[in-house]
Amino acid sequence: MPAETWLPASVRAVAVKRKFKAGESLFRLGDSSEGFYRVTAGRVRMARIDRSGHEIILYAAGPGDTIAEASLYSPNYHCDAIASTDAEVLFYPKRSVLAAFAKDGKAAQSFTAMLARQVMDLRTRIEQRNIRSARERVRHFLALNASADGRTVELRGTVKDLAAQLGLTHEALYRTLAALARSGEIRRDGLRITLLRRRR
Amino acid sequence: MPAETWLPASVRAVAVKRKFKAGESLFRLGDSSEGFYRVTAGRVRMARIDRSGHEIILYAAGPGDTIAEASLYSPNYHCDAIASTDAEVLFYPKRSVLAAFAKDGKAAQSFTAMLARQVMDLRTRIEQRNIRSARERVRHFLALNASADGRTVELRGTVKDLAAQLGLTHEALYRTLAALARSGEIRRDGLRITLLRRRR
DNA sequence: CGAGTGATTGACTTAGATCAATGACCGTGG
DNA sequence: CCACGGTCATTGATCTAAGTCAATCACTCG
Repeated sequence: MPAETWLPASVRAVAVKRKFKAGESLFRLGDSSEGFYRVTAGRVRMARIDRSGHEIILYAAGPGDTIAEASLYSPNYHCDAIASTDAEVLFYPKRSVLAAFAKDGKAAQSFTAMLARQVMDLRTRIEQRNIRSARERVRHFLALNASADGRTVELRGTVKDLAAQLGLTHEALYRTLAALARSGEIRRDGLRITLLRRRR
Repeated sequence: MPAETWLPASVRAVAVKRKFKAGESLFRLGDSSEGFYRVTAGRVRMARIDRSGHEIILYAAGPGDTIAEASLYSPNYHCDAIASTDAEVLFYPKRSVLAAFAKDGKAAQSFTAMLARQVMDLRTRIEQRNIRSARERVRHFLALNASADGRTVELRGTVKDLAAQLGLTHEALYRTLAALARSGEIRRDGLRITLLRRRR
């Protein structure tokens, strides 16, 4: 969930703002890759069309998400990127980015470090999804996102967003949270959750 | 699912083989980071202990998986790595790896590229998990893993492995596969699945 | 002042998890 | 060569947690 800190300044400097209307494509499978993007508003989906003409979604990106980083090292895009809603993105031209990397080893390194951290993060997201029980899933999330003292979790974004991240319906999440509160395991004050004792 | 092609030769050259018995730790949270690992046999879990003493798993790695890549850019490890079974790993000393990167720009670049690809892959894995229906999930997988001609999928590993990857119980997967076959959507010959017509 | 969205809770249904059992294969140790 | 233990493949029966549908209330934004 990191943010602007991701991209080194020298790379951020070369960004170009672009806008797309819902349905427009940022690029298509096979297009020669011009660079990667960062979504600043709206939604962009990465997808491919299978043999029977059905679209299969590879990734649905929202504000803050970066897409097509791998295109930096590939001559063309490997899927379509289509604005699902009106969207605004920052475009990072491959040329300039690679030049920045070549010029500034630190920049390249911090880009790599960012990717490594992201891999970690994604892996634990998947690990989280391996937990079947909604309650345990929420516990996993809370334990992982507890502040330094391990007693509170500050939710960023809406509860619905969190539900999506956890792979639960928002109703299920509300209920689970309510149940945890009822059983005295947590206390909720809006977006701040306080962890109390733990079961067993 | 990539493999040996991941690591550039100059990096692979500095690997050291190590063995751990079930329960032993490769490193602990806070240890100064010496490098990253690649599991060649057995299972290694990355975990943290929460305030109530419960272990929370960040990632369960198996043969072929790489762990702690991010440690290359951090002075110490951010979680524990513990062998869940007797395990064999390749250890890539940070020093040597970074030296190899400095010496050989191509190596650094291909490491970065590998991470970028992995990020992509993990994202679509999560996207897959966002699909609730087992049947649709399997369809998503099949569509994504169809060979060039889009007609066949060759499973690597056991069906159970696939079930784990898809976040389904193996029973559920067997049933779903059987149902798809029954409805004429696919044909199964052991590990080879042939896609036939598509519904709707 | 509606319209649109988040937060929340209730009622109902079902897909998938669980528990179980069976047969086919190994590998291996005697 | 064979019996035994272990794992995968597969299918049946059952049960429940979580999804789905629905309604309410509180806000916020032009």
